[in-house]
Amino acid sequence: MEQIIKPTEAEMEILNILWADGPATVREVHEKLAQTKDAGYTTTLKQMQVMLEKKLVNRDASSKTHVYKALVNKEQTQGQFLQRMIDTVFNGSAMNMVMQALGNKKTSKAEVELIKAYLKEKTKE
Amino acid sequence: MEQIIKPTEAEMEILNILWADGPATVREVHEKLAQTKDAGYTTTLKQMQVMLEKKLVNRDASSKTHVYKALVNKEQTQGQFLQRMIDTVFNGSAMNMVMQALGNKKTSKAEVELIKAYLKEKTKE
DNA sequence: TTGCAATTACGATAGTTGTCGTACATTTGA
DNA sequence: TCAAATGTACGACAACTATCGTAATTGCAA
Repeated sequence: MEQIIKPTEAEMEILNILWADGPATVREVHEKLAQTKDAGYTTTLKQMQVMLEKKLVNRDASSKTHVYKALVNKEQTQGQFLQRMIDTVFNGSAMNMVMQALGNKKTSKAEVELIKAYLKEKTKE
Repeated sequence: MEQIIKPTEAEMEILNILWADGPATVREVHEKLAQTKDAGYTTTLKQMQVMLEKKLVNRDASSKTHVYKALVNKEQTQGQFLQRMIDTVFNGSAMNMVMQALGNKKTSKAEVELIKAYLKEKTKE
């Protein structure tokens, strides 16, 4: 059976770091997080321990400093998150969502161009 | 100051109904919700009461059966929700998100075509 | 070797969410 | 008119989240 993964937003941030950088210690993850938000070290530690329980990550505890590693697949996890969002927030229409995203000021012209190029490629097949 | 609206997913579902149908009673909202999920009537009622406290909706209580109305703007609310998602789940890149959405099997070819058309229009200006 | 600094473990807490039972209020139709 | 039906109010609950303080552990450096 296809397991449903439902990380919180905070967990997503941590997963993103692990996906980008590969296995990392709590300290490393915490430093990265601290660049954009502030919370104590033990908060990050605890979150990662909870994620371990949920089997979102595993860890190598062979040395004093444990090394954590993402256990869930990036594409699948992001995809599930997004699909839930499309269903509940955008009435099941990816179109609605994309239009919102692209109408958003924070999305740069350059990104819109990238997306156009991507679509062109994609529909070529 | 620009207020931050942060409805939960369940609240988003209710807002979507109010946005689509205009002002509605708890019963009306509940019936719609019941089509896709099941929860008791009082659950929906309570949720809408909480939304009232949060000022996501207001209501006309002049008759026995209160009529609720969305107080928050659809585009703004969806946009904020999406932006938060892009930031935390997709590392701040709308491109990443769109690619995920469009790579998803659930998004039909027809929708992809619509999006292309939309982009074409949009970048014409 | 041993003590200090870094790390992990272990609660505890306050807030939120989704859920519902039950009590109270109000219409209304027989 | 008055009882059933329909609504609302209220509060309780368990689960979960984010947060952190403090205790226990561990490994290296002097």
